[in-house]
Amino acid sequence: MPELPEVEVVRRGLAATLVGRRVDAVVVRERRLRWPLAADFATRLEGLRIKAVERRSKYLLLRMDGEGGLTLLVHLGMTGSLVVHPSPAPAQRKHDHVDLLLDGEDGSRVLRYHDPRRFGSMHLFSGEDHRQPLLSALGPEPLTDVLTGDWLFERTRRRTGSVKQALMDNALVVGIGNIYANEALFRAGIHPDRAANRISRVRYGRLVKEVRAVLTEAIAAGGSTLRDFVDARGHVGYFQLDYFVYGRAGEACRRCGGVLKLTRHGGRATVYCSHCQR
DNA sequence: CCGACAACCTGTGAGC
DNA sequence: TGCTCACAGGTTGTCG
Repeated sequence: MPELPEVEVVRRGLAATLVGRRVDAVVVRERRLRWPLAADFATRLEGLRIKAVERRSKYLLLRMDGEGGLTLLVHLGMTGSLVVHPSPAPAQRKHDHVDLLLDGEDGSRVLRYHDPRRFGSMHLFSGEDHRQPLLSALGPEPLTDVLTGDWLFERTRRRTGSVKQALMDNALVVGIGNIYANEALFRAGIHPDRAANRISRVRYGRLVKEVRAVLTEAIAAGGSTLRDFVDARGHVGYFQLDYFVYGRAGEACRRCGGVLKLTRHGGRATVYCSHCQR
């Protein structure tokens, strides 16, 4: 479950309950994730204490204590979830691939990784983040000051592809998946097919503003909406946000009443209003 | 360098 | 009820 707001909601839940706990044991039931789980995955983690839970793009980073400065890097893919259960954990379901058994003064816990499609991943690494191959090529975070309209404008001067594809390119800016790309473009009044190098500096400023707004609102709503989104306490997602376009092809535009259109960009569904978006 | 597309998997919902 | 098919949040790798 995927987009940045969902991952941020999970991060907050995990940080509140996991920091300070020690990994007593690791149970691996299925190593075949997006990349096979390393052979020494369990033994490297056991005995370490969780120092912090951070996020970079849609990756969660569990910082571990100890001289190695180990980090557990987790990506939830499309259908992954990380849920903290009381110990002993409830009966296993299909696709419960990894358990971290954690101690704690208020009782032990089980951090369980569940992922039907196995598009998610778990890696252990030490050293600086930018030396980790999965993190090294990532663009700036959309909710920091690094991302500005100027930043996007200057880096898209030679991009003839669509602005929607550019928005979803993690080397340009991270964390904007299909849902929020659709929404931000609508709110900024920009047609998703428009070439990235044919958008003015001013309009990129507007786009960045709307990207921030839609992501912030989704975080505040508790991680939006995805059908199978589950937060760190196992609460299921709710459909709290009303989308302007995502999932509404063929329905009426909330702004002008026209019929929303459906196309594809890179195999992903794009919904837009040809009247409100130019 | 850029962009389109397939691939990685399973589950779900629509349609017949 | 049961079958088949299209599609779903992300990311990587390949090919033109």
